[in-house]
This record gives sequence, structure tokens and C-alpha cells, in this order.
Amino acid sequence: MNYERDKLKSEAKAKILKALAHPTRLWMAEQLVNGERCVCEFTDAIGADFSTVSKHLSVLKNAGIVGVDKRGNKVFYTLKVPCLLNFIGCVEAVIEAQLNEQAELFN
Amino acid sequence: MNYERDKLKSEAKAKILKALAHPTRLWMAEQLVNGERCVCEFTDAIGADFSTVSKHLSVLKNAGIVGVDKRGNKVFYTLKVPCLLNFIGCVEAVIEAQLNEQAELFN
DNA sequence: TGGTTATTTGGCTATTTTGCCAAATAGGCT
DNA sequence: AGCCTATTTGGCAAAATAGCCAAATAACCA
Repeated sequence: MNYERDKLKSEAKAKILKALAHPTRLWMAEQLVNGERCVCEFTDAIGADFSTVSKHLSVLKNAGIVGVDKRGNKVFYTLKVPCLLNFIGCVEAVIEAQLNEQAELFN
Repeated sequence: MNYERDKLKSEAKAKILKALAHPTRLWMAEQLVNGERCVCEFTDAIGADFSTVSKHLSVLKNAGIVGVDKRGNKVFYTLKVPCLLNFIGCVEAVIEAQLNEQAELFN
């Protein structure tokens, strides 16, 4: 077991996870599974300042998770990671395991 | 599209991702795929202060990603998330997609 | 050109995270 | 008991992150 040897790879992977490790960003990425969305749609749905939404999207973009398509006035973001749903399924499995544990405390 | 409706779930999922979104923590979780490890083993392999390692492990524990087994002098951590390897495979897919894009710039 | 909408960027403050040291806790050994 | 090893916890300073406002940029339309 030697961390130094894997350090660069772990940092690269952690950077991607960090991009998804924010409620708003994770939710936006999930929405993109159903197709592209423009910044304005997210701004309406989230209720934060549009500059905040834009910065969150640029974090996802820099991590390679989403792509950008500018058309006319608007900027559309698309998901570049087909495995995202499986990925999130694993996260949900952790949550469910925790719920089961908590439930067992009552038995 | 309505963020408010999904907010609590997104926060719960983001909390788990945040726990994994650190190079050292992600690496430790990956190591646990090969079986339990004590804090001292990680401390040796990582080269950080043992209190730092301990705190990282407690972040993983609080997120429900690892479990703890105290035996004698030592504390062994175990992975509670069987899907972790698939999960990380998706992250690696993002990295590879980026590398391919970069490579295409030279064509 | 001037106005309007959509988005990004810079800057600022508040909050969170990180990692070290020191101290506390716990188990084993003599 | 006294000592040693393993681990956790508290506290602190440095670094990173989040979110708002204001200003800059860009594309459309009249």
C-alpha cells in the first residue's frame, strides 16, 4: 500500500467527485440525463442568483462532466457522462444501507 | 424541473460524494476494496499525521461509507459499499474521455 | 444605434475544509 | 502501577469554497 504511487490519479478522480459533491451541481447533472438545459432554465428552477448557477455549471464543465453548446442567445449544457445514473445509484445504495441500519435499532 | 422538491435528497447524496471527494479519502476507500486496514497502516502509507488520517476516516465513517471494528489495540476500517469499484469506474471514464478529447486536438 | 435578454467574470465576505500540534483516551505488556 | 502503542479529539491558522452584487460580454431585435 503506497499512496505516493497513486497520488496523481487519486487527485484527478477526487477533482471530478468534488465537482459533483454539491447539492445544486449534483442535481443539475442529474437533470441533464433527460437532455440539455440552458442556464436560464436552471436559474428558474433553483432560485439562486444566475451568476451562482453559471459558476456551478462552469465547475462541472471544467471537470469534464458537462459540455456546452451556445445557440443564439442561450448557452445549453449537456451531460458528457453516460454512467452518471449508475454512479448515483451507488450513492443511493449507501443512503439506503444507512436507513436500514437505523431501522434495525428499533428491533 | 424543480430543485426544491429534490433538495433534501440532493443534499444527502452530495454529503456522501463530499466524503469521497478528497484524494486521501478516496484512495483509502479504494484500498479497503482489498480488505480491512487499520489506521496505522494508512498512516504509514500516506505519510500524514495520524490525527489527519484518523479524521479522514471518521469523515468516511460518518458518511456511511466505511465501518469500524476495534480489535485489541487497533481500529480496523472496512468498506461498506460494494459498488465502489463501479462507482470509481465511472469517474475514470470521465478522465479517459477528457484525455481522448485532448488527444484529438493534435489531429 | 439603442435596448433587451442571457451569460460570464471579477471582487468581496462568510463559511467550510484541511492538516498540524498537543492533549486525552484506550488497550496491552511488564 | 507504569509504560508503550494506537487512536481520537480539541483547537488553531491557512487554504479552499459558496454565493451575492456589480460590471463586462454577447446575441438578438426594433
